[in-house]
Amino acid sequence: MAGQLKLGDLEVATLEAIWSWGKTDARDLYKHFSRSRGISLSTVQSTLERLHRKRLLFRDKVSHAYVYSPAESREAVMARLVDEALGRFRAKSDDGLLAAFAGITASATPETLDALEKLVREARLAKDEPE
Amino acid sequence: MAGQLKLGDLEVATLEAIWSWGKTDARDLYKHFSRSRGISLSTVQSTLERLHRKRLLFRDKVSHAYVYSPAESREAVMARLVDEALGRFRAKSDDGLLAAFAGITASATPETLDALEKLVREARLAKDEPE
DNA sequence: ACAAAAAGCCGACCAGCAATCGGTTTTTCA
DNA sequence: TGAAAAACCGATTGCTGGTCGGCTTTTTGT
Repeated sequence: MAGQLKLGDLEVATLEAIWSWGKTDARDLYKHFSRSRGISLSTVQSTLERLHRKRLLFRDKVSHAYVYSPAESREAVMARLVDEALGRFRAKSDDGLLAAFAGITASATPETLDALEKLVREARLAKDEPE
Repeated sequence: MAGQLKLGDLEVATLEAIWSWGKTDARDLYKHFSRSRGISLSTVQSTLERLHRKRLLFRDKVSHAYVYSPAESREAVMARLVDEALGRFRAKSDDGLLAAFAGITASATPETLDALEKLVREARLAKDEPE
Protein backbone atom coordinates (compact mmCIF):
# COMPACT_ATOMS: atom_id res chain seq x y z
CA MET A 1 0.00 0.00 0.00
CA ALA A 2 3.02 2.23 0.34
CA GLY A 3 4.17 4.35 -2.53
CA GLN A 4 1.63 3.05 -4.95
CA LEU A 5 1.39 5.06 -8.08
CA LYS A 6 -2.12 6.21 -8.67
CA LEU A 7 -3.24 8.42 -11.46
CA GLY A 8 -6.55 10.11 -12.02
CA ASP A 9 -8.01 10.84 -15.41
CA LEU A 10 -6.89 14.43 -15.51
CA GLU A 11 -3.44 13.37 -14.54
CA VAL A 12 -3.20 10.84 -17.32
CA ALA A 13 -4.55 13.32 -19.81
CA THR A 14 -2.00 15.84 -18.63
CA LEU A 15 0.81 13.37 -18.98
CA GLU A 16 -0.30 12.40 -22.45
CA ALA A 17 -0.25 16.01 -23.50
CA ILE A 18 3.19 16.57 -22.10
CA TRP A 19 4.55 13.41 -23.60
CA SER A 20 3.40 14.45 -27.01
CA TRP A 21 4.45 18.06 -26.71
CA GLY A 22 7.73 17.46 -24.98
CA LYS A 23 7.26 20.34 -22.59
CA THR A 24 4.62 22.83 -21.62
CA ASP A 25 3.50 25.31 -19.08
CA ALA A 26 0.25 25.61 -17.22
CA ARG A 27 -1.06 28.23 -19.58
CA ASP A 28 -0.93 26.08 -22.70
CA LEU A 29 -2.26 23.10 -20.88
CA TYR A 30 -5.05 25.27 -19.62
CA LYS A 31 -5.97 26.31 -23.11
CA HIS A 32 -5.80 22.72 -24.20
CA PHE A 33 -8.13 21.49 -21.49
CA SER A 34 -10.52 24.37 -21.29
CA ARG A 35 -11.96 23.17 -24.56
CA SER A 36 -12.49 19.56 -23.59
CA ARG A 37 -13.25 20.15 -19.94
CA GLY A 38 -14.40 23.24 -18.18
CA ILE A 39 -11.34 23.42 -16.01
CA SER A 40 -9.80 26.44 -14.32
CA LEU A 41 -6.16 27.37 -14.49
CA SER A 42 -5.78 26.57 -10.82
CA THR A 43 -6.88 23.04 -11.41
CA VAL A 44 -4.34 22.58 -14.15
CA GLN A 45 -1.68 23.98 -11.92
CA SER A 46 -2.40 21.71 -9.02
CA THR A 47 -2.52 18.72 -11.30
CA LEU A 48 0.87 19.64 -12.66
CA GLU A 49 2.07 20.18 -9.13
CA ARG A 50 0.82 16.78 -8.02
CA LEU A 51 2.46 15.11 -10.97
CA HIS A 52 5.66 16.86 -10.11
CA ARG A 53 5.47 15.67 -6.53
CA LYS A 54 4.99 12.18 -7.87
CA ARG A 55 8.22 12.56 -9.76
CA LEU A 56 6.56 12.08 -13.09
CA LEU A 57 7.35 15.56 -14.30
CA PHE A 58 10.36 17.78 -14.12
CA ARG A 59 9.85 21.48 -13.70
CA ASP A 60 12.04 24.23 -14.81
CA LYS A 61 11.48 27.81 -13.90
CA VAL A 62 11.79 29.83 -17.05
CA SER A 63 11.56 33.45 -16.05
CA HIS A 64 8.56 33.34 -13.76
CA ALA A 65 6.62 30.39 -15.08
CA TYR A 66 7.29 26.72 -14.63
CA VAL A 67 7.87 24.65 -17.70
CA TYR A 68 7.12 21.02 -17.19
CA SER A 69 8.66 18.10 -19.00
CA PRO A 70 8.41 14.33 -18.65
CA ALA A 71 10.53 12.74 -15.96
CA GLU A 72 9.48 9.27 -16.94
CA SER A 73 8.60 7.80 -20.28
CA ARG A 74 5.11 6.83 -21.23
CA GLU A 75 6.22 3.23 -21.42
CA ALA A 76 7.77 3.30 -17.98
CA VAL A 77 4.66 4.71 -16.42
CA MET A 78 2.47 2.15 -18.11
CA ALA A 79 4.76 -0.60 -16.97
CA ARG A 80 4.62 0.68 -13.41
CA LEU A 81 0.87 0.80 -13.53
CA VAL A 82 0.62 -2.76 -14.75
CA ASP A 83 3.16 -3.94 -12.27
CA GLU A 84 1.27 -2.36 -9.48
CA ALA A 85 -2.06 -3.66 -10.65
CA LEU A 86 -0.76 -7.19 -10.66
CA GLY A 87 1.72 -6.89 -7.85
CA ARG A 88 -0.77 -7.76 -5.18
CA PHE A 89 -1.64 -10.95 -6.95
CA ARG A 90 1.39 -12.52 -8.49
CA ALA A 91 3.96 -14.34 -6.38
CA LYS A 92 2.01 -17.55 -6.59
CA SER A 93 2.33 -18.17 -10.27
CA ASP A 94 2.49 -16.41 -13.55
CA ASP A 95 -0.61 -17.97 -14.98
CA GLY A 96 -2.89 -15.08 -14.36
CA LEU A 97 -0.36 -12.77 -15.74
CA LEU A 98 -0.22 -14.73 -18.92
CA ALA A 99 -3.94 -14.71 -19.23
CA ALA A 100 -3.99 -11.03 -18.63
CA PHE A 101 -1.83 -10.47 -21.64
CA ALA A 102 -3.54 -12.98 -23.80
CA GLY A 103 -6.41 -10.63 -24.38
CA ILE A 104 -4.08 -7.85 -25.23
CA THR A 105 -2.00 -9.75 -27.72
CA ALA A 106 -5.19 -10.45 -29.55
CA SER A 107 -5.41 -6.82 -30.54
CA ALA A 108 -1.72 -6.28 -31.10
CA THR A 109 -0.24 -5.48 -34.45
CA PRO A 110 2.15 -7.91 -36.17
CA GLU A 111 5.00 -5.56 -35.35
CA THR A 112 4.08 -5.70 -31.74
CA LEU A 113 4.06 -9.46 -31.86
CA ASP A 114 7.53 -9.45 -33.34
CA ALA A 115 8.74 -7.15 -30.65
CA LEU A 116 7.13 -9.30 -28.06
CA GLU A 117 8.87 -12.35 -29.36
CA LYS A 118 12.17 -10.59 -29.27
CA LEU A 119 11.51 -9.60 -25.70
CA VAL A 120 10.97 -13.19 -24.75
CA ARG A 121 14.12 -14.28 -26.52
CA GLU A 122 16.14 -11.66 -24.73
CA ALA A 123 14.71 -12.59 -21.40
CA ARG A 124 15.66 -16.18 -21.99
CA LEU A 125 19.16 -15.17 -22.94
CA ALA A 126 19.49 -13.13 -19.82
CA LYS A 127 18.58 -16.13 -17.75
CA ASP A 128 21.01 -18.46 -19.45
CA GLU A 129 23.83 -16.05 -19.00
CA PRO A 130 23.68 -14.68 -15.50
CA GLU A 131 25.48 -11.39 -15.02
CA MET B 1 -14.23 6.75 -14.66
CA ALA B 2 -17.42 4.75 -14.95
CA GLY B 3 -17.51 1.18 -13.83
CA GLN B 4 -13.85 0.94 -13.17
CA LEU B 5 -12.88 -2.11 -11.25
CA LYS B 6 -10.95 -1.14 -8.18
CA LEU B 7 -9.71 -3.51 -5.56
CA GLY B 8 -8.18 -2.80 -2.20
CA ASP B 9 -5.66 -4.99 -0.49
CA LEU B 10 -8.13 -6.78 1.70
CA GLU B 11 -10.30 -7.43 -1.29
CA VAL B 12 -7.50 -8.98 -3.26
CA ALA B 13 -6.42 -11.08 -0.31
CA THR B 14 -10.00 -12.23 0.08
CA LEU B 15 -10.25 -13.16 -3.55
CA GLU B 16 -7.00 -15.05 -3.44
CA ALA B 17 -8.23 -17.07 -0.52
CA ILE B 18 -11.47 -17.90 -2.23
CA TRP B 19 -9.79 -18.77 -5.46
CA SER B 20 -7.55 -21.23 -3.73
CA TRP B 21 -10.22 -22.70 -1.50
CA GLY B 22 -12.96 -22.79 -4.05
CA LYS B 23 -15.56 -21.58 -1.62
CA THR B 24 -15.80 -20.27 1.87
CA ASP B 25 -17.89 -18.47 4.36
CA ALA B 26 -17.14 -15.43 6.44
CA ARG B 27 -16.23 -17.49 9.47
CA ASP B 28 -13.37 -19.34 7.83
CA LEU B 29 -12.14 -16.25 6.16
CA TYR B 30 -12.26 -14.53 9.47
CA LYS B 31 -10.12 -17.18 11.08
CA HIS B 32 -7.76 -16.96 8.16
CA PHE B 33 -7.32 -13.23 8.43
CA SER B 34 -7.40 -12.82 12.15
CA ARG B 35 -3.96 -14.31 12.17
CA SER B 36 -2.39 -12.05 9.58
CA ARG B 37 -4.43 -8.95 10.31
CA GLY B 38 -6.37 -7.96 13.37
CA ILE B 39 -9.65 -7.84 11.55
CA SER B 40 -13.15 -8.26 12.94
CA LEU B 41 -15.76 -10.56 11.53
CA SER B 42 -17.81 -7.58 10.43
CA THR B 43 -14.97 -6.33 8.31
CA VAL B 44 -14.64 -9.65 6.59
CA GLN B 45 -18.36 -9.70 5.97
CA SER B 46 -18.50 -6.28 4.42
CA THR B 47 -15.55 -7.05 2.24
CA LEU B 48 -17.27 -10.16 1.02
CA GLU B 49 -20.40 -8.13 0.51
CA ARG B 50 -18.59 -5.51 -1.51
CA LEU B 51 -16.95 -8.15 -3.64
CA HIS B 52 -20.34 -9.67 -4.23
CA ARG B 53 -21.75 -6.34 -5.28
CA LYS B 54 -18.86 -6.03 -7.69
CA ARG B 55 -19.92 -9.31 -9.21
CA LEU B 56 -16.66 -10.97 -8.38
CA LEU B 57 -18.19 -13.47 -6.02
CA PHE B 58 -21.28 -15.58 -6.06
CA ARG B 59 -23.07 -16.19 -2.82
CA ASP B 60 -25.17 -19.07 -1.87
CA LYS B 61 -27.19 -19.21 1.26
CA VAL B 62 -26.51 -22.55 2.89
CA SER B 63 -28.78 -22.82 5.88
CA HIS B 64 -28.25 -19.41 7.41
CA ALA B 65 -24.77 -18.49 6.32
CA TYR B 66 -23.62 -17.30 2.95
CA VAL B 67 -21.09 -19.39 1.14
CA TYR B 68 -19.08 -17.42 -1.35
CA SER B 69 -17.47 -18.72 -4.47
CA PRO B 70 -15.59 -17.09 -7.35
CA ALA B 71 -17.71 -15.52 -10.07
CA GLU B 72 -14.72 -14.66 -12.14
CA SER B 73 -11.43 -16.41 -12.55
CA ARG B 74 -8.23 -15.07 -11.19
CA GLU B 75 -6.99 -14.65 -14.72
CA ALA B 76 -10.03 -12.74 -15.80
CA VAL B 77 -9.75 -10.34 -12.92
CA MET B 78 -6.10 -9.74 -13.56
CA ALA B 79 -6.84 -9.15 -17.20
CA ARG B 80 -9.49 -6.62 -16.32
CA LEU B 81 -7.15 -4.85 -13.99
CA VAL B 82 -4.46 -4.59 -16.63
CA ASP B 83 -6.92 -3.50 -19.22
CA GLU B 84 -8.21 -0.80 -17.01
CA ALA B 85 -4.78 0.35 -15.97
CA LEU B 86 -3.79 0.81 -19.58
CA GLY B 87 -7.15 1.74 -20.96
CA ARG B 88 -6.76 5.42 -20.33
CA PHE B 89 -3.52 5.41 -22.24
CA ARG B 90 -3.49 2.98 -25.07
CA ALA B 91 -5.18 3.70 -28.37
CA LYS B 92 -2.12 5.50 -29.61
CA SER B 93 0.36 2.68 -29.84
CA ASP B 94 1.44 -0.60 -28.39
CA ASP B 95 4.61 0.72 -26.88
CA GLY B 96 3.34 0.74 -23.37
CA LEU B 97 2.18 -2.78 -23.74
CA LEU B 98 5.62 -3.82 -24.79
CA ALA B 99 7.13 -2.07 -21.85
CA ALA B 100 4.75 -3.80 -19.53
CA PHE B 101 5.74 -7.10 -21.00
CA ALA B 102 9.38 -6.25 -20.67
CA GLY B 103 9.08 -5.73 -16.96
CA ILE B 104 7.38 -9.02 -16.57
CA THR B 105 9.65 -11.09 -18.73
CA ALA B 106 12.53 -9.90 -16.63
CA SER B 107 11.22 -11.73 -13.60
CA ALA B 108 9.48 -14.55 -15.39
CA THR B 109 10.33 -18.19 -15.03
CA PRO B 110 11.42 -20.21 -18.07
CA GLU B 111 8.01 -21.81 -18.13
CA THR B 112 6.40 -18.42 -18.27
CA LEU B 113 8.63 -17.45 -21.13
CA ASP B 114 7.56 -20.55 -23.00
CA ALA B 115 3.97 -19.76 -22.38
CA LEU B 116 4.48 -16.20 -23.45
CA GLU B 117 6.03 -17.35 -26.67
CA LYS B 118 3.14 -19.63 -27.29
CA LEU B 119 0.78 -16.76 -26.69
CA VAL B 120 2.52 -14.72 -29.31
CA ARG B 121 2.49 -17.58 -31.76
CA GLU B 122 -1.19 -18.11 -31.28
CA ALA B 123 -1.94 -14.46 -31.69
CA ARG B 124 -0.08 -14.46 -34.95
CA LEU B 125 -1.96 -17.50 -36.11
CA ALA B 126 -5.22 -15.87 -35.30
CA LYS B 127 -4.28 -12.93 -37.45
CA ASP B 128 -3.21 -14.98 -40.42
CA GLU B 129 -6.33 -17.01 -40.38
CA PRO B 130 -9.25 -14.79 -39.69
CA GLU B 131 -12.34 -16.62 -38.53
C1' DA C 1 -39.99 -24.57 22.94
C1' DC C 2 -36.55 -21.40 24.31
C1' DA C 3 -32.46 -19.32 25.18
C1' DA C 4 -27.93 -18.76 23.49
C1' DA C 5 -25.08 -18.39 19.61
C1' DA C 6 -24.18 -17.21 14.97
C1' DA C 7 -24.94 -14.61 10.90
C1' DG C 8 -26.74 -10.96 8.37
C1' DC C 9 -27.86 -6.19 7.88
C1' DC C 10 -27.45 -1.24 8.54
C1' DG C 11 -25.35 2.75 9.06
C1' DA C 12 -21.39 5.25 10.59
C1' DC C 13 -16.71 6.90 10.69
C1' DC C 14 -12.01 7.53 9.18
C1' DA C 15 -8.36 7.87 5.83
C1' DG C 16 -6.41 8.72 1.41
C1' DC C 17 -6.60 10.78 -2.88
C1' DA C 18 -8.06 13.14 -7.19
C1' DA C 19 -10.50 17.08 -8.88
C1' DT C 20 -11.52 21.53 -8.28
C1' DC C 21 -11.36 26.43 -6.83
C1' DG C 22 -10.72 31.03 -4.85
C1' DG C 23 -7.94 34.18 -2.58
C1' DT C 24 -3.41 35.98 -1.34
C1' DT C 25 1.35 36.74 -2.28
C1' DT C 26 5.16 37.11 -5.31
C1' DT C 27 7.32 38.01 -9.62
C1' DT C 28 7.81 40.15 -14.04
C1' DC C 29 7.88 43.56 -17.30
C1' DA C 30 6.19 47.46 -20.07
C1' DT D 1 5.61 51.60 -10.25
C1' DG D 2 1.52 49.43 -11.24
C1' DA D 3 -1.10 45.83 -13.83
C1' DA D 4 -0.93 41.12 -15.22
C1' DA D 5 0.54 36.54 -14.67
C1' DA D 6 1.91 32.80 -12.02
C1' DA D 7 2.83 30.57 -7.86
C1' DC D 8 1.26 29.30 -3.53
C1' DC D 9 -1.92 28.07 0.06
C1' DG D 10 -5.50 25.90 1.75
C1' DA D 11 -10.21 24.39 1.64
C1' DT D 12 -14.02 21.66 -0.23
C1' DT D 13 -16.19 17.82 -2.48
C1' DG D 14 -16.73 13.11 -3.86
C1' DC D 15 -15.41 8.48 -4.05
C1' DT D 16 -13.72 4.29 -2.20
C1' DG D 17 -11.73 0.87 0.95
C1' DG D 18 -11.15 -0.58 5.64
C1' DT D 19 -13.13 -1.01 9.88
C1' DC D 20 -16.69 -1.43 13.40
C1' DG D 21 -20.60 -1.79 16.63
C1' DG D 22 -25.17 -2.76 17.40
C1' DC D 23 -29.78 -4.29 16.20
C1' DT D 24 -32.46 -7.98 13.88
C1' DT D 25 -33.10 -12.42 12.30
C1' DT D 26 -32.15 -17.17 11.95
C1' DT D 27 -30.21 -21.41 13.54
C1' DT D 28 -29.24 -24.70 16.79
C1' DG D 29 -28.62 -27.40 20.96
C1' DT D 30 -30.64 -29.09 25.07
